[in-house]
Amino acid sequence: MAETGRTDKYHHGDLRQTLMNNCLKMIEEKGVSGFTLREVARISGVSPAAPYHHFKNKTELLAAVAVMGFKMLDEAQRKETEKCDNPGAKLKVLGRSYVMFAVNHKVYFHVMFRANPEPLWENTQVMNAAKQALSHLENTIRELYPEAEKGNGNHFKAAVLTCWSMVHGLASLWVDGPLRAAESGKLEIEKLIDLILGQDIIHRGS
Amino acid sequence: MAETGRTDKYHHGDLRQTLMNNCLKMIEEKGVSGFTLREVARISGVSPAAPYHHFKNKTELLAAVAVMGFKMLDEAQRKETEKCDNPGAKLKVLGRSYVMFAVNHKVYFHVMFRANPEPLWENTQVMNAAKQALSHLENTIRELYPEAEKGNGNHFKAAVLTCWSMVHGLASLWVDGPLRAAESGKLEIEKLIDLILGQDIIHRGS
DNA sequence: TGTACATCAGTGAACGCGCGTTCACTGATGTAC
DNA sequence: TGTACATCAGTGAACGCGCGTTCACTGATGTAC
Repeated sequence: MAETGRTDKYHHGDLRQTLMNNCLKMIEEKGVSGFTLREVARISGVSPAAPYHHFKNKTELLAAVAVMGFKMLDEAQRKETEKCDNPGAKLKVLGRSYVMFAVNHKVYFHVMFRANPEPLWENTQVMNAAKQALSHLENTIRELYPEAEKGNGNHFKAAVLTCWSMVHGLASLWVDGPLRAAESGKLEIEKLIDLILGQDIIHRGS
Repeated sequence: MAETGRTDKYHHGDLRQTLMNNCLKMIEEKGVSGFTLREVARISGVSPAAPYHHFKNKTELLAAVAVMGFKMLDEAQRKETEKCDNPGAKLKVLGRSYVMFAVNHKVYFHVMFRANPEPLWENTQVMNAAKQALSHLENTIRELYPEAEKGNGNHFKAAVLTCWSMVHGLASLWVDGPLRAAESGKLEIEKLIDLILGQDIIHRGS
């Protein structure tokens, strides 16, 4: 009669989210290529077939994680720039927040940009979330150099791409190891960011 | 008696190199995580056990490919800059050749910087080859701004890292897809490089 | 308030599969005398 | 020029393993009347 204390439940409650979290944990430990659906299910305390009620297949789980990551990045970019009125300051804050996202969420960054064999960008949900997250940079550069978009727009593209390459490169070098290996502990990543963003990347302006 | 025409040989002749080439081919088709030793052996026309006479295990094959890649990059950087006398021109040539290496040798770039779960940089041969390939940038910046290394050397590091992040970021965005997906066909990568390197990245100099 | 029923979200066994690595082996090659 | 022998670089079968996915199923939950 007294059923109190029974915490095991047939229905999990939030299996979808649990699977995503454990997917991240597993990739953190074994890399994207070491990630298996079966083990994620196992860790989540559920049978190998259960995930299929929430994701069409293994790839869809990864795609969901990528979407989540882009949403987090979008949110960070939005939140941290909303207090800036000056678009120049905004640009630096965006760069900083991009790199810090990668540093603080290594695994998300990996799934967002590195999933195999081809990245997940062909999935339209991932694509849209990515575009949304990257729109902050474009808008800020538009604010900063309204005239850059005139003509063939190449100046605008160059500016966007320069900034994006810069922060993406720094983030990649950190996340993938070479920078951590080379600079290990000598300079913290935050200092590196300051060093790099301290230089005016785009300085022709007009 | 007439044994002419017998091309099948018990001894392969250059199995080590063949395995590396087919490893690249396979990764090109299926991504790093889709690469298997058994299939590489199969493609190479050899039994599953044969590769073990040339590589200690699967990881060592990948490491050998990475070393090869860094040597190729090193060679490209050396060759293409040796005609420059002006260190400013040298810097741009280095950047261009770094990105073009990634574009023309996508798979090498992947193995060099992205192998799972952690990259191969802990392998000392890989590490040394990488250092050698990256020394061109450091040397050129030293030539360009001899005074940057004074003090705590942070200016020097900032300059190196800025350049490296830039080209590595551009290369990554192209190789990993987002840039190809976003800009597909509109601008060729060579034009992108010109656009970006057209901006003086480091301009405080003195 | 009760009940019938549809739907949701699990189970567990099974499928076919290919993997990395090891083993004892053997054919081919190179070398010393 | 022959020959004995060590070494190199293959073979092929086997090991134990875990994978992604499917299947028929069933317990739990929500809803209409």
